[in-house]
Amino acid sequence: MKRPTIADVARHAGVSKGAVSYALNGQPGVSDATRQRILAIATEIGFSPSSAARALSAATAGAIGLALCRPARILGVEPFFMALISGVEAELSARSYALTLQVVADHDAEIAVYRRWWGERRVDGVLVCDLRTDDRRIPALEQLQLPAVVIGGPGGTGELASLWSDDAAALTETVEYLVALGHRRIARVAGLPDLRHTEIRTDAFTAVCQRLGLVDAVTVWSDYSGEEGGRATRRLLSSTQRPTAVIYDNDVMAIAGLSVAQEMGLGVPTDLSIVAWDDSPLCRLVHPPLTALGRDIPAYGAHAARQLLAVVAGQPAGRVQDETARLTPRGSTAGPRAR
Amino acid sequence: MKRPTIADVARHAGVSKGAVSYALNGQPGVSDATRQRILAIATEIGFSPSSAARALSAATAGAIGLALCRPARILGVEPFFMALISGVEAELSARSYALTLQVVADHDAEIAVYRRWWGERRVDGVLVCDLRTDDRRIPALEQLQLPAVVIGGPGGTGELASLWSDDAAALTETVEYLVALGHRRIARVAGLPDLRHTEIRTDAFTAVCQRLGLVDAVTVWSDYSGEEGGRATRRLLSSTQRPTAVIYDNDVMAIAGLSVAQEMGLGVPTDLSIVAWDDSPLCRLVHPPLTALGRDIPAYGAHAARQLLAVVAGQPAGRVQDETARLTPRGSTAGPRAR
DNA sequence: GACGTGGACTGAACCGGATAAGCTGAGCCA
DNA sequence: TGGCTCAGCTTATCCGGTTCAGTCCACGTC
Repeated sequence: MKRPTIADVARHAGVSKGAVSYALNGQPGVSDATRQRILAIATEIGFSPSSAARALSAATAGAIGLALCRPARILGVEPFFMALISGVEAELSARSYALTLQVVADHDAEIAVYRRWWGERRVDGVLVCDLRTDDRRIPALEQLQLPAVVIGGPGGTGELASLWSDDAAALTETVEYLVALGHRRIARVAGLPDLRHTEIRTDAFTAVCQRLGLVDAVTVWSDYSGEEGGRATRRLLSSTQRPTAVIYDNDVMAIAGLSVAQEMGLGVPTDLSIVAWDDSPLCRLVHPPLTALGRDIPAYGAHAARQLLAVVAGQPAGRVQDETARLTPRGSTAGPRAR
Repeated sequence: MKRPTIADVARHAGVSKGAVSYALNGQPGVSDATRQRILAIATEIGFSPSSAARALSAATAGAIGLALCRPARILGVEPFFMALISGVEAELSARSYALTLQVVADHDAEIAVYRRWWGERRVDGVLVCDLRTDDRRIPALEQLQLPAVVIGGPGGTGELASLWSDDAAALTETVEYLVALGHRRIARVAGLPDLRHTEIRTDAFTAVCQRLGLVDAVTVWSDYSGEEGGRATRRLLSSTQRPTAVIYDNDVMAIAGLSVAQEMGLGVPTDLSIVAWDDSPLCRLVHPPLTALGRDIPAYGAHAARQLLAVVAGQPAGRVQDETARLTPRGSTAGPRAR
């Protein structure tokens, strides 16, 4: 089956290639009658323009890139990325853009991928995830002048456009909620320490605990994996002054923490309250269901994609604030047992 | 920052575009000395060939496509796809191929995407997931003559290449294991009924239960989501002759089932044994850790990608059998309590 | 009736590579 | 010395779109 080209459409319609191009792209230069005729013929013979040819002449790839730099082990478990990708995709496919995905080992590899994509003109822009403190990808992208939207912040995004959510506010609200329930010894199992949003959450945690006079507040670091989350929980619960509530930086670690507590004979929420960040369906699967900080991740992805397309179209890079995560109380939080 | 083209390299090297092309692609036609000089200059000025131009003249896109047709809700939770994608990606990027991803609503939309990709020459081939019985995508792809590898089977893949795993054998082994532990009333919570592998597993389940004389064996259908898995479990455990062991078609439903059992006051594994299909880290997170049927999903994806690239290169479409899932016994299975 | 105007369309150049065909000079042999 | 071969290059064409500079013709105007 031969793929129809613009020349085939032109021949059928008895016009030149140029006329077909004008007609299909909604440009002036053809009469309405001719345009309709050309459009009808194009659909009839099943013509869709070669993305390569269009990319070559119009200097636009019709695709945006997403490089993920977490190891497969973690990538697979966390629902966050799949939810994000499905949102990105929904927005892109509505505008006939493709999504090019690449899994990379580290930031050096990721920068190399950006450089290659740029040279190959394979993508019109990129979405940057997992912003770190002093992120080397930012100056690299600025130098390439490759349109980009950083998912993360605020701060540390250089001159690039960014989309961020107020994690500090969400964390503060959570701590205040736990304190209102009567908790005084609150711990936090954080994600990778060099991620920007971990830093933001840590600062907010320190600040609100200080303000509320929670002297026993403690943050331990983990890597978002269940194993590490469980280990961290075991450490916390084995200490003499064990916390009565733990906030986890993702849902997977929270579920691991729940298992550890149950394994150690502690009741949830009677002996320990648990709050998960990232409210995925997983949080509702376990027993008790987890109180969680959630927001619409597919929408987040869609907004990021829309913003990136705007930047690609030449609009100035802005810093957009997305919705703040909301706390959904479920069965894993309650007041601490009087002791 | 201007992107270097092949003409820039040629100018720097003092040769023609053609010579540069020969040198970079390892073709004969240039001396070794000139080739080395051209290669050095190309790396020096950071040249990478425009994917569009290459696609246009070489009639190859340098990308393969993957359309996922599960709703975002399910897609996000199941670790399977992310693991698969990371494996596909590893294989593709090693050969400088890109992965183009698209999330679609249903098979009609998916076929439309294939048709568009084919017309746009955007991908050189596609990976097909979630094979159904009488899958309309198969004849559509055959008609387009778009290179494809179907992940699934055996059977129902038409003339297309396929990669499959012997689910029947894995299920049979699992049932035999449970029977050896002393179970006689075994239930199965299946995934979507029109998926080909669900059908294969169901047939195998029926066959082995008949062979072993398990008259109470029952299969209930679900949709892979935790909600449905939990609901199905609740139904099963509420029946007068409730099963002593349940096999779940994925890990998410198994975890939901575990929660339901615990919620209903049943001990796992004392009152109920649970086996999960798909052994993701989630299975080790919960308490007790789940006995699971697992295999190396990233490797599965990598094999599929390699096979697809072979088909794209013109090799005949084969039906390749991948490794069979292995049962990893953990804390969620034991002999039934004597009653 | 000459002239200007603008809508509708054509022809050709161009994007950046791959590649077939043509050219050139060195080396070899009769 | 002329003719032949062949490595090593250049030139030109093509892929399938977009776009710019024209061409042509109908129409209105003075």
